[in-house]
Amino acid sequence: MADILIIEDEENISNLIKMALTQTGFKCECAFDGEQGADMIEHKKYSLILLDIMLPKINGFELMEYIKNYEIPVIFITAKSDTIYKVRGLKLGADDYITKPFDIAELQARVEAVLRRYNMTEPHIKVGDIDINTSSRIVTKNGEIIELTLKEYEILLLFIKNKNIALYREMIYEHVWNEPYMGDTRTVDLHVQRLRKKLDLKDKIQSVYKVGYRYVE
Amino acid sequence: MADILIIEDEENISNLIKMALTQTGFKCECAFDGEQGADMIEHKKYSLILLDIMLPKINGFELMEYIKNYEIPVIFITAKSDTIYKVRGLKLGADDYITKPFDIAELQARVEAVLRRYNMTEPHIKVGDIDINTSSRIVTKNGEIIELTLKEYEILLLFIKNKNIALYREMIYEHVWNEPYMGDTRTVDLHVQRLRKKLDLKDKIQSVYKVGYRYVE
DNA sequence: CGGTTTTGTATCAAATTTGTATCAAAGTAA
DNA sequence: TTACTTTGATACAAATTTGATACAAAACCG
Repeated sequence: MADILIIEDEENISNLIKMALTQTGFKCECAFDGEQGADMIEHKKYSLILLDIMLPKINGFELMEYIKNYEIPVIFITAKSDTIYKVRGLKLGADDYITKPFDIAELQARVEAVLRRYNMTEPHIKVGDIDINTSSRIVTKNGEIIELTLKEYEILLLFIKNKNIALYREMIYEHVWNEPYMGDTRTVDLHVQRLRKKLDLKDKIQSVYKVGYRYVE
Repeated sequence: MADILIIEDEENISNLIKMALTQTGFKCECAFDGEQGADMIEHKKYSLILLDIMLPKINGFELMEYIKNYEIPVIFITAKSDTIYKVRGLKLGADDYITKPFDIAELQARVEAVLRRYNMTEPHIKVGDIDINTSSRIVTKNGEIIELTLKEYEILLLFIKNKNIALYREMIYEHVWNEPYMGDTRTVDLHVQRLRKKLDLKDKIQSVYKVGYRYVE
């Protein structure tokens, strides 16, 4: 089950949240100031962070900037019902916010919603500016959809799963075509060329003389 | 969709609520004092009532006693953030309360939460301008009923439950027909075509070459 | 039963993908 | 450098896949 980090200085609120979420089946840990929070994030991979804005040492917004590097979903906790704070939090990349005093059921619901949203996000593979959504089979480059044929798509996937490894033509062929390689065909080359062209990968897909190809970086 | 009755004497607040909820897809009607509210409740079955406490003629608490007989969920609206009022309201059988000034998104969320709790929300699935009522199996597009055959309906449901996922023909067939896919049939294609035509989904149902189909957005 | 609706096959046209051929360019080894 | 091999680029033809339509079989319904 998901591990949740609660960063909140008011201990009674912190405990309340912990109780509510533990009851729902989440594992919770608490930090009581921004510094401690940052420390804990560094040492353990959490599924979600509940982050108070008014915190000692490092405040929630500052900590948010730091958390962004970890790609962990965040729900802001704020005593201010002031919309400006909410907007600012959401702009910073928070996934939701909740204002004190809050409804326990609501908190539970929001935590679950955010986690669902995150797990639901289709398995994305990101490499540089290329993004492969393996469930929709949509490939984008800088957000723009690039139409790939079946073979191209599968070759791309093979490359990206084997970054920085020189792949033999034989290997590529047998993996993508699912049939033995009878040697001496230019088929693989052609598809690799098309892939390079469509995704502008002249540099990243290197040809390895007499061997095959290699996707670098 | 759910009918909501807003009983609130301040017309600008009333309108704000109405706008917010209409936008979310609810039908709203307004009463401006307790007497009018009671009258409307008597003449129509509402799914939910938003009830202000401070009302002319009959106040919210008194009206609450009356509403109890109708088993309609109630959310209190109160200017007083005073806990005593909240407790009193909830004890009377309100399902939730919200204090003025409130956040529109919060109001929408609470209304939906309460309706969900009461299972008042009919099993609707909405996607774009298409609305599927899974209990009546009625499909509408922009409010207009579209007659779908069984297979079409089930394929549509499959698509909509798997938005943005490329579905293999095999998968579609086995899910809808409940029997193994022996390959090499155009059956699925044909039904998908018919679905596209009836619901004008040429763009949204995309064919994934050599794979199957994908419903986008 | 008879008529209607739904469902599936067949057929053909259009679109897309895939693979071969060809030639130019680049790489390798002696 | 030279001779040779390998790869890049392009064009084009073959093969495959999908869209569209018509029509027959099957199911449905009074």
